[in-house]
Amino acid sequence: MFENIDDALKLFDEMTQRQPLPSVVKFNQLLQAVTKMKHYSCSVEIFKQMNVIRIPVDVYTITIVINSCCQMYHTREGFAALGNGLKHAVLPNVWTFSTLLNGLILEDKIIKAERLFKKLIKKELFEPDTIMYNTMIKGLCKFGINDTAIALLKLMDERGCKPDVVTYTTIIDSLCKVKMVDDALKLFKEMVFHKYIQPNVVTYNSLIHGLCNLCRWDEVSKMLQEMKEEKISPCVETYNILVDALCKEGMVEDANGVIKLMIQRGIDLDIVTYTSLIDGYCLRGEMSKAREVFDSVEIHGVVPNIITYSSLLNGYCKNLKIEDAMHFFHEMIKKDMKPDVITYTTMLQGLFRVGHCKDAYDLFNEMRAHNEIPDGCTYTIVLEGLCNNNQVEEALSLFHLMGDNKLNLDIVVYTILIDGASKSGKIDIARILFNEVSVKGLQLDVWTYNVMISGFCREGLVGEAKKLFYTMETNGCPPDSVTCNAFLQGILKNQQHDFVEMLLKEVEGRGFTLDATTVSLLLDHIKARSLDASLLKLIGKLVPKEGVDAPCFTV
DNA sequence: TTAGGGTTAG
Repeated sequence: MFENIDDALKLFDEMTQRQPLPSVVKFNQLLQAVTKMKHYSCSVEIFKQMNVIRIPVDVYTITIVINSCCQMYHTREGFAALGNGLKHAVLPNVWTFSTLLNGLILEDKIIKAERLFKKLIKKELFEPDTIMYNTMIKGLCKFGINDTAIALLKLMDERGCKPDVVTYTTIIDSLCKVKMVDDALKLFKEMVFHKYIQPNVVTYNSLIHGLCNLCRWDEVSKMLQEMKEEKISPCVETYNILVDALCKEGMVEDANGVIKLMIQRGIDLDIVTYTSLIDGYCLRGEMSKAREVFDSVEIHGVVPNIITYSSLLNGYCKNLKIEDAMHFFHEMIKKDMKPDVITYTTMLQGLFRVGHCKDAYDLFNEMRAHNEIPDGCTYTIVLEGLCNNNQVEEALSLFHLMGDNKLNLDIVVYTILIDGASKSGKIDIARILFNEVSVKGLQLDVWTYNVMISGFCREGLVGEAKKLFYTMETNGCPPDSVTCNAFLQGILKNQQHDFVEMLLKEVEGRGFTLDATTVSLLLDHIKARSLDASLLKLIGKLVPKEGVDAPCFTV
């Protein structure tokens, strides 16, 4: 409708001068056009101006403005607009409240959304329609409350409000995101065969994404075939899901094959396509290829965003090219992109990896100065970075400085500190932290045990390690392959050969395998005759066999 | 003659 926002504002000015004034519909159309251009604050300004010069508004006007407020995460202002409408005798309807409900959900105010939804049902002002139910279901799904979402799906059906493809797709997608793809497929079948609702490309995208995440490639192929039979064309999102899945599996050539298909079929690559590809090359350590793609993005008329930059930074950091990472970090700032928590965390990890602790710590402070609040991941990386760079004391003091917040109650954080303390010879501190875990009401996990057992073995405290090993099962945390390998290595290094055979049988009984380090250590001890050669037969059985399932599908 | 909901990348 408009080339740019100025044209819209010019038209608004002109409309306000006309005698007689254009109808409210004309103003609503203008307001909606501005909103569709995502100039939400402009839309709100126009509405305020309309009020000042007393241009009449109706429920459409109010709903459009509420939507603008909600899209800016200012739902409170949306409610104010609702009040403003009431003052002018504009009665809200199911559209108005769906919009407000959506706003609350955008801001993660699920309790408030639920309360509003229940109030609306109770007051019986109007019966919620499919879209209002869908909005509420989306909110529940966003918080992983899938059971209630499914219950609401059943309820709406009972109350005579027909669910549609969006209702089902919302829940299917949510189930796929928590890897419950089989439940999602069940719901998909219910939708198609019992409710006779046709799936669309979005439904397929959600399922394909879920299947890709579980590496269920055969079923991905089947879904793509099914789409073809149903004459549902894959869209850019469908291709992007495949490109990303292939890149994450390291199959960048195949991802490029999909991209070639996209171009053949006239599908425009977008920034998501390029970002996945960059990430794929980074993952394989092919940084010059990643860089090549990055440089080509703008040539193709696509603008890199903060995620694209973060992917590239992550690639440079993981491949220990911190200078390059720094260069692009500064470049993105120069281009007026504000690094977010993930960007900072990526850089911090890179700096710690190459041992630039001071730079890392400065950046950590810089991030807080820019009001980017470190999350659990950031703290984990900083603590781990300090521990790995022989600064366990600093890590411990930061940990205590964090106080008794959620992070201090994170088993991952504890495990890092226990590992750090024991690796720097502070086994007593490690032991104290280990005991603190249960006191704080946290559940010890297998990784924590593994770290502590390795720590004890490193200090020659095989007795303590053994005691811990045998309490794992009863504490509801049975040893895994890593525990057994770590413990075996500890036993061998401490020349406690009597346990070796028993432990190998344990490995066999639990269906685990030996890792390369353990095998070579075992062989060394057999060569040195400190272990009996008769163990070789058992060891041979415990060496892992190769076998991979690679994706292969035709789009 | 105008308003609300579901899918992809760090």
